[in-house]
Amino acid sequence: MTKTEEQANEMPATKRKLVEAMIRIVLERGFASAGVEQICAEAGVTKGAFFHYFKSKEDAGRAALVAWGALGMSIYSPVRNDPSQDPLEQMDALFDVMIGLAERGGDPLCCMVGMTAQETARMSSGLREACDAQFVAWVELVGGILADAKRVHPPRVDFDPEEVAWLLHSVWQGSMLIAKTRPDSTVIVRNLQHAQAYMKALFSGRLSTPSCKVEPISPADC
Amino acid sequence: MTKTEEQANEMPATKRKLVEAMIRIVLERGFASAGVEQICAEAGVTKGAFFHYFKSKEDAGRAALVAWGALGMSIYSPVRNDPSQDPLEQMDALFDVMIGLAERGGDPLCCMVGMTAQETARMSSGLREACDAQFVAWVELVGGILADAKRVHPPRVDFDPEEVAWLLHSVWQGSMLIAKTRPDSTVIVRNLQHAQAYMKALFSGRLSTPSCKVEPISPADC
Amino acid sequence: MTKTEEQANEMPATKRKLVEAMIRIVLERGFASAGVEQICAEAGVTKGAFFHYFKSKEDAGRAALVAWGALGMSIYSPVRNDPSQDPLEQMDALFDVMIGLAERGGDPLCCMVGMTAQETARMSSGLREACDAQFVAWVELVGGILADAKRVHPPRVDFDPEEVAWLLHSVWQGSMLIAKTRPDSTVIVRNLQHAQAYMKALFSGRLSTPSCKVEPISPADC
Amino acid sequence: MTKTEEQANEMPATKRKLVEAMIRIVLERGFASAGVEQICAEAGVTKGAFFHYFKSKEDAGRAALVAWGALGMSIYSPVRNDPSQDPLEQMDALFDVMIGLAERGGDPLCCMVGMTAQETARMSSGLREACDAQFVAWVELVGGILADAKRVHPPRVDFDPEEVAWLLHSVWQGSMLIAKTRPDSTVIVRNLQHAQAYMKALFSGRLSTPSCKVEPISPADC
DNA sequence: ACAAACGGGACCACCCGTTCGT
DNA sequence: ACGAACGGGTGGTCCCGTTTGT
Repeated sequence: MTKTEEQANEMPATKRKLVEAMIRIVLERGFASAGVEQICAEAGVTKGAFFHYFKSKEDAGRAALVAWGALGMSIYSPVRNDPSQDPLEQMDALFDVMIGLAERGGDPLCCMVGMTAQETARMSSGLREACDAQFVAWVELVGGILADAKRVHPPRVDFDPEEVAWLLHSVWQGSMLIAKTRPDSTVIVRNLQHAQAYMKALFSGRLSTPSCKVEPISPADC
Repeated sequence: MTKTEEQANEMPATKRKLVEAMIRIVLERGFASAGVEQICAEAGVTKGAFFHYFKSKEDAGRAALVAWGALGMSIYSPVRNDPSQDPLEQMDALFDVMIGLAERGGDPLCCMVGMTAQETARMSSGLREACDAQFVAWVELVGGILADAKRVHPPRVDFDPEEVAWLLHSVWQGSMLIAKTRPDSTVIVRNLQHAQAYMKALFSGRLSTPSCKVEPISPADC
Repeated sequence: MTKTEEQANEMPATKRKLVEAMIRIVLERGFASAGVEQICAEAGVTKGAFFHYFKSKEDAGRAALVAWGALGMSIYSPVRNDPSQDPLEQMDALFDVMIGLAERGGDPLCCMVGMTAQETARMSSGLREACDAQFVAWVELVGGILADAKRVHPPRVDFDPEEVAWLLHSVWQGSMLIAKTRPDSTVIVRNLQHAQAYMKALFSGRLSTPSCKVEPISPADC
Repeated sequence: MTKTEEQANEMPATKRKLVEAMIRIVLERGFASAGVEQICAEAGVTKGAFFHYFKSKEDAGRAALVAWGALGMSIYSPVRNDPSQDPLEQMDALFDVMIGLAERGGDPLCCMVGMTAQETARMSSGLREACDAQFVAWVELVGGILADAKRVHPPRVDFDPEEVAWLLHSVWQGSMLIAKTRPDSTVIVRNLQHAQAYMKALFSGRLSTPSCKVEPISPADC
């Protein structure tokens, strides 16, 4: 159990309710339009509690970003947990997870970090850095897998693992952004498949058709 | 000259000043935090004028999105204007334009449509649709080039032009999003180069190393 | 044709449309909540026209009160037009007219003068006096009939015709006021029947049961 | 002590100051023209306090109507408190109270409920119902006395007590309305005397001259 | 640890009236 | 005679944060 998760678990119930409520409201209305009072109502507490645990709305936003990131890590990081696995299969598992999230019904998938970054990056260095930290965490996870993969499967086209991880995260964030305006929100899945195809092509040197979902790497391929 | 551009040019000076001021403020602070009063101050007019031309802040936002889109089109669409050109070269030109924008100094590049979409898509159907329309316009432009390119250069890997255009736009938007939090904002350029490499690989079937900038497809190249 | 009616007829079309629109909006929303712009929209003109004909909203309100009064007179005064008639029958005819108005379907009956008086009497002497003038006009009409009636039918209980006319007008206004809040708006009719019974009792000295509608005075009756 | 009165007494000081200030301002300027800021200034508190206690101006208006009604009841209802009294004498006491209010100096007497009903009945169902509730309370009080009176003094002319109570309230409201525009505001008193005479005539069958104030019913009287 | 009262300042929207043009 | 542009002020609402009291 990491430090961050411990923090999350150690949170008093009221504080956790506030953080979770803030995440819901920010996902729905954006950071600026998420009123403190509304967050408290959603959490079922009063402002007294809010300003007891957080010195400002921005402070609460930072805590919510950390909690959101921890939630994300609890979803993404299991793909790395089986060290016997081929790192490329770990990447496939990661794409499966992301596609699975995207195919869930309901409102189009979206990310609190991406939203908060867009809204507040230029106004609040605190929130900007909190967002960046979450981006970096994702990129380090994925960059690590890719670095491992490079060692196991020497790629045909050389690439910087971290750079590609940033690319993948950009596709991920950009897809969620665009899905928010689209009547059919299948863009995310299709974009992820293209990204997956690209990643595989980095290793194999050849591009397989991306539209056939979850195409495993075949021996001849690399 | 399209209808939209004409409208923009026909705008009374005060209205245009308001739209331009709104774009600046929204880019800086986001939609919700962009106060009407502040917009008016930036434009050098009074609130009376604002509510003479727009029935609400949202209405002004829609107008600003259209103006922003027109501005974008005036930058992007020239790449299509030389019909003698190879569509793949038009794509190269497009990437050059985007990379050029990204390499400009100052604040990291960002897009009013992407910002407004993130903030308001779930709260205001009017703004969501206005954003979507701008996304669609970009995708139609690029999708058109890609469709032409498919006719001229039968691709090794079949793809749907519009689908790839959405991918490219997602990379574009996602890169700008992530650049907002990054100390070094070179992510955009690198991501665009990867995207360009992917697109070329769709035609050639092979992946060239993406880091060599604006490298045209040639067999000897890698 | 009286002076006032002539004025109304001589009004330019635009001015008349404005006055009529103002009456409708004031009846619906009250004087303060009736926006000049809304009145213009209802009339199908712009503010330029409004402030061409009226120097202020209050000025327009005065004109609307005069027009409303003229409209009322065109409804009430015909009951006096047949000089051969017994004044008490004229009174009956007047009650018939009022009950007829009250029994009309749709929104509960209401009077622009009463509304404007309530809202503005303490704030604007101009509007207060304009309202008072309309009240006085009604009272003079009815007071005149009652004075005639006294001459023809010496009453058992002496009374001041004008005083009783004020009473009747108060019942009329008060009934319309109360009807505005009531789910069933039959109060007006019942109150008018009581008022009518009272008036007849002034002449006969005895009270007939008021609930039998429009019961003419007949010797056997009391 | 009823529930409502208790509520009024339990009000925190700030809230009560706001309600009382609102009553004063609404009586002076009407509901729409009574600004929240002005009400706060009159109460000596800030808008923060206002919107802490009331979710909207309309909500405050409803509270003010209830408080006004409670005030009225504290004036009217004592006339019923002596159960040994003849109900007709209770009615006389009621008329005395009303006439006493009307004869008070200063601005012409007026009623917040009547004013608010006129202005807002068509626009706000919440306020309409709050006004209606106050009308109904008055009518139930007076209707109760009249019903008792019918039992004790079988009337010559049968009548529905509640119906007559509505008539009396209409006279009361209509008189206050008309008094607002009149230079001499003695209308109210004269109208009340007529109303009192009518009520007595319902019991006695004969009409006494109404102008002699507070004339008790006595057999020899007519 | 939390709740309620409260402060004061912003928010967007709309107001009435003026100006200038045609 | 009328319309569009615009001015500046005020409208009600809601904001974030502080204080005070359990």
